[in-house]
Amino acid sequence: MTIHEKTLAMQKLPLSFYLRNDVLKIAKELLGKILVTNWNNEYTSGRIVETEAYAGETDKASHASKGRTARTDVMFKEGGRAYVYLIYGVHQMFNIVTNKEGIPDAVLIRGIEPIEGTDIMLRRTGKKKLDETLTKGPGNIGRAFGFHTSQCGLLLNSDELFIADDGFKFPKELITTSPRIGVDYAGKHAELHYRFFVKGNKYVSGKVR
DNA sequence: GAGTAGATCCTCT
DNA sequence: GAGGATCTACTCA
Repeated sequence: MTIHEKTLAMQKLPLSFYLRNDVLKIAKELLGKILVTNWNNEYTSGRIVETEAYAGETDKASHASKGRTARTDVMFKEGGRAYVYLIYGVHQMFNIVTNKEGIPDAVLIRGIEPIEGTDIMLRRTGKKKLDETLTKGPGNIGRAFGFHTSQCGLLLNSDELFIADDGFKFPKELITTSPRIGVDYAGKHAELHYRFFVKGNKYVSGKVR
């Protein structure tokens, strides 16, 4: 069995996975899961090694703290959807909406270890060689996996976009938390340990704290 | 090796 | 009209 056949045979996470009300738990459980995009039959996959949780309207670091607007509307919808937005006019950021309708929880995917379709990722990013910068950091993931704001609102159980579980788990002692990156403006909320990552993994972004 | 500017556009005030 | 859940390249050392 090739790797490709294996990942095709993997279990998609059911939508019920995203509908639970504990976004921190979901963010942590996503570590080790496999993100798959399959736009126009260009199959790319990678293992998630870094996430950040954004918890509800009260979270000052979250876009949803400004209320339900045209942009944040999808965060308020039922979980299991993609929230893709443009930042700094340059980067497409991919988030997973969680929780039930009316509660704007989301998980930002910040670090991924590529598994399949690295040739496609290299073409999309314009990089020459395969190294950790390919899918390190949310902006790079957006490019490598071909995300675009037009994909905002897509359900995560389609054949174009889903997250799979192949049974792999990182050892518990390697799972670490830290404050979130790039949200210093959020005051007290910037100090919360809502970031989850795999210690020592080279696809984890940001500085070691 | 460290620090900083520029890219570039959508959303909300 | 300002600024952002970022990255890269370029400067200076």
